[in-house]
Amino acid sequence: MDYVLPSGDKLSLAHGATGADAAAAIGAGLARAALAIKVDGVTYDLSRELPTDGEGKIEIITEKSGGEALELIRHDAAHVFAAAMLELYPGVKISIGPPIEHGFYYDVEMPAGPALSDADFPAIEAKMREHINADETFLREDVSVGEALERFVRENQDYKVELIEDLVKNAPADAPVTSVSLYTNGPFTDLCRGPHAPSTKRIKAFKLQSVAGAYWRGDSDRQMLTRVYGTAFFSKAALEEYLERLERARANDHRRLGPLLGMFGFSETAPGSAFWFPRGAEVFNELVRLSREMGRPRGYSEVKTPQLFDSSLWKTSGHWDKYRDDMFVTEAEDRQFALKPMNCPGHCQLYTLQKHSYRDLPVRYSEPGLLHRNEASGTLHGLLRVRHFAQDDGHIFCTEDQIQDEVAGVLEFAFATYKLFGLDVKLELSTRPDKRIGSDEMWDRSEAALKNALDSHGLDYTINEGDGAFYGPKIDIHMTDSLGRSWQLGTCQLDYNFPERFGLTYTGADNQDHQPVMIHRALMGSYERFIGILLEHFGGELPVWLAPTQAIVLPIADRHNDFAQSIADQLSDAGARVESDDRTESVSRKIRDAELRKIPFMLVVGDREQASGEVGVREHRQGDVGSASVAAFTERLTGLIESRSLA
RNA sequence: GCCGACGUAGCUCAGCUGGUAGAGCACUUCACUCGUAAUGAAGGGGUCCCCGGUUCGACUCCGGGCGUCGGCUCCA
Repeated sequence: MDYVLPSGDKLSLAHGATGADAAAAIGAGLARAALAIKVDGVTYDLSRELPTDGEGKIEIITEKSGGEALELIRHDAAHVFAAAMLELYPGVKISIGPPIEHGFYYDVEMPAGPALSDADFPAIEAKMREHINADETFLREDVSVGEALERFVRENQDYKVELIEDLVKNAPADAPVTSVSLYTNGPFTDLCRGPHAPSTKRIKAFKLQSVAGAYWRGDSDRQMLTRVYGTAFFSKAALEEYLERLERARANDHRRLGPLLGMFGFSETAPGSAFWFPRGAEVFNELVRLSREMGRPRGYSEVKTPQLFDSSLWKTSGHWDKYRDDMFVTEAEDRQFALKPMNCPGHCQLYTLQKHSYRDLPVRYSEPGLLHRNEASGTLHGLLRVRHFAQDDGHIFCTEDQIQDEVAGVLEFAFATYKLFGLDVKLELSTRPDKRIGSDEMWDRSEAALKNALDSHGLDYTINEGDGAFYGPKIDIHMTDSLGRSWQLGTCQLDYNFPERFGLTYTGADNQDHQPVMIHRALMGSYERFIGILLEHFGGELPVWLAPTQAIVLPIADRHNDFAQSIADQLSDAGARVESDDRTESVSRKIRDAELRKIPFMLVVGDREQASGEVGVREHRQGDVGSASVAAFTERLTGLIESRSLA
């Protein structure tokens, strides 16, 4: 049959030819470099017979193919890891070991005895190296389900047995699963879909990185397995570069930057809750101010609602049933109260305290409310996952006709906000979860409305099945931290449930009561998480308007301290966050300290400046940019602040 | 919450097979008064996370808590 190469050239191969034959037919060098072959977008082992039923577009995968090639050897490395584990820990049960974005993992159940720790890595790596040096061929064979089951039952590999049984059970009726593929390298055989590189020798550099627990099948009600993460590359240099990049990313960790910039800290006396120092609190408030300024012209009015509510409110909202584990509950005078984990029930209650006409709608409430959520201890993570936080929260009460416009308005508001920070975001539509309130019909309507809003704006999004809030579906807005972990920031949730449960009404033009629809929305999400993400995004070099200290005056000698202070005062009066470094230290020292604190502007003042009334301006990372009059510099600084410039 | 690791001065970290602690930076004082990334010297500072246990004696060993870190589950 004729195949087509990426160049467009044709390649004729005999029936039954393999990927290796194809590579050899193209060239001897390529045959040596080949790892796998892609036919019509599907990757095959080199040893497999090429399919003859498609268009026949083929591409040989080599080291140079990038991610796909790395995926192959990382998957190979996972097999080599499992092989090493079986030899070193007899009785270990292996489950799954896929390649992932930057490496691979393998989940195993350790035999009774001491737990696996990273101290065991050197021995495992040594054993893995033996398999790699032995240049073991990956041999694929297709066997019947019965034969495979018999094999894994005999080997006591329960997880493999379960995987095969599920494969059979979940197969569509018109394509029943009767056989599965096994891959063998050296003494080790694994149930695996493939594909793999030709042999273990293609793994040129690898490293085991960490151990963690992971639930079998991601289900917290099932067995906790031991997961080992590792990675593999085509060269030692590439591996080292990757490890160095990880190390550098740590420098942008907000948990390191926050204390360095004098913004916040943590204490064991309040796990999962940040303590904000003055400069950090100012940055925080700057963002609250932003939210207010942007919300006002968009029709939001700020409200204030209580922290602590009687349990009856949470019973009405459904939190008592669906969310209680995450709430801090307390008692007084034989009544049960709970701290609010969300603002919505309070806003609903607020809504009911007044009578509403259709003429008032939409009503848009905002509140940077303080929330408490009793998050599981193991999930806390710096500012990105805390127990005490404030959201840039808002709730819109509107008629059904207004939904499209309101959701569009929320999206516009969100993108206008992110633009200020130059953030790239990822949208997700999260649909009905198992644990929910409300009828399926309500959920159908809500999901359709959100999907419609996204589609009509031509926005890209992925669907996150089952991840909606218990009261409604949501559009979630995600960003990644310095290590590439994804965090949810903004959200826009459509809700028919709370209005019904709280009996919300408005009087229509027909003088009858009608039920409004509610939209829950947060754009930055929580201020805490948003600040954490911003710090990592900017590597601590926040835009001038957000920098905890925007300028620092550096007197050259002690006799310039008063002059320096007067400049700091002038800038401070103009609305900037300024300090004066009057320590008895050398200028070099003051500059070094200010640079390390990533302060955008350093103003050096000595005899010359004192005589001329100027300041010597030094910009963070740029160095000396020449002198300027105090007035000119003040104008420049306040300009940057007021315009919220990204520069 | 679950799995693993870790927890020594404000910070970053040493501390040998159990004999009650040490460095650098920071801080204080003194001298120097300095022109674009660390001036020098002296000094202060620690219930070695907490509670039990073993021991003549525990920072060190054992048990239980708490917290942090990396994951899992969950989530803004």
